[in-house]
Amino acid sequence: MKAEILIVDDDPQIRSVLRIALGQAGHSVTEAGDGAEGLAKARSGRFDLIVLDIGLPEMDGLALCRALRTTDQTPVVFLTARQDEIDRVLGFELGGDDYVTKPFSPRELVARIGAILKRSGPQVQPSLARGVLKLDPDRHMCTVQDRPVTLTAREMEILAHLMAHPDRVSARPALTDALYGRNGGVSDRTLDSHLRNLRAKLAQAGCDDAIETVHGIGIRMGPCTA
Amino acid sequence: MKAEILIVDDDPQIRSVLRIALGQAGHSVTEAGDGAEGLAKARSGRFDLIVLDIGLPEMDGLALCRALRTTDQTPVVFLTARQDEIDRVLGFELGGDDYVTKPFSPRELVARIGAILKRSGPQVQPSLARGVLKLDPDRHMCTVQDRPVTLTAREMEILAHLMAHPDRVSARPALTDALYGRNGGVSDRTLDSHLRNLRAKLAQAGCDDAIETVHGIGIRMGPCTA
DNA sequence: GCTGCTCTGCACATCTTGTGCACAAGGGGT
DNA sequence: ACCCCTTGTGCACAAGATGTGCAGAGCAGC
Repeated sequence: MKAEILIVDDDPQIRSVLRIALGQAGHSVTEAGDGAEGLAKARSGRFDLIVLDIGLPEMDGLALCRALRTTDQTPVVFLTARQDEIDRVLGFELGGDDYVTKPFSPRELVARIGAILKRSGPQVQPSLARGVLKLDPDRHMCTVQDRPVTLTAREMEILAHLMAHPDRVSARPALTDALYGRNGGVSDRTLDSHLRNLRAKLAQAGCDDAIETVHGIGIRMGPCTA
Repeated sequence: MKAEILIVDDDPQIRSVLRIALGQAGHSVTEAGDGAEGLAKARSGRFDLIVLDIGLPEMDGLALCRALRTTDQTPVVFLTARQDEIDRVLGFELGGDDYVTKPFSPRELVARIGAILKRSGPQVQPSLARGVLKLDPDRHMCTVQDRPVTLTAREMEILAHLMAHPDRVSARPALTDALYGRNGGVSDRTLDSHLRNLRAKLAQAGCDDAIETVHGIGIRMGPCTA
């Protein structure tokens, strides 16, 4: 069971321990050092599981989870130094899938993560695909009908997010939040610009129905025919 | 999230604590006092989750789980007095879904069980359907005979509200209240306009009996034939 | 200097709401 | 029974509100 895992913790040492332990178990690991960065990466939607420290400065883990859950159901494992039962129960009620207190055994954490991944099912797809359109965020590659399309960083982020939620309409605020964090807002027109460029590139590659707009609601993936 | 839960533990006191805690959470509880009885009941296959003590006399919990896993994938939560990490990792590798050490907090255990049930349970989709008509507010999609019908935001709101109360006549004031808030009143004619557009779109898609009006009373769903 | 990101302002498209009127349904009077 | 009146409903059209697409220019990083 190989998975993409996001670690959100402000302590580099803990991140290091987790990266090594999870890496040895065959998982790919991405790190974030604070809540805003974590939320932005989490919202890209390409992770199979998120390890989340509750005791983050600024945006704490519970708040991050609450924000994430408005648009996403990625499994979350909470990590904390606190022993409080209240926090635990609260964590679960916010949609957490497990709760581990520091100090923890790396092997046990890996085992717990394995149990959750097993449960959350084989819906694990390392690279995203829909119709003639394929996208591999790790390799920074996008193809239409197996022919490469060069995308900029932002364009890829946007497309990855849309493809991670294929049959869901993403509201514009949710999309900008996903890209820039909840209050690192950019103008709506900016998103339009990127969408325009994206559509143009995909259309030139032969796919002109990849990105649909639902008036008054948001953006969603289309059928992606040739 | 209501579930059938089997508790296997030789300590009547622990069984009692669990029965009460899980019962208060809305679950149905069945008990078994030893491994043989537990395995027999577990194999009946009617449980959504099994709480399993590792320290059972005769057949211990790990052996029981191993035996069960040959035929069954019911989620298992291990319960134990031992602190050994080895046991924990072994428990997960045998297919356990969580591992809780005594003494444990009943509330936390209930929360953990809730988290597992949420993952393993049949993913209920909030999609509404009636006759040939289907509507999925999340995807913002509506189909008649599996062919898509494009609706505007308001139209979808109205249809969703009607389909949420299929066999009830919704009074016009109740409908406008639901859409605009109790005193954010709009004209009755406005609702008419939307209903008219809705009926037209659905009729063109082949369903001309979806929305019925009961003179002097209000609006209700029709049979939705083709 | 080049590339990509972001913002601004405007044009355009779509949706929402309101209006006036025609039509239908039911109730009470004759 | 009949007719007329009241009330409720359907419809076409128009104006207003909102959302979206687009081109161009400033800015920052490599």
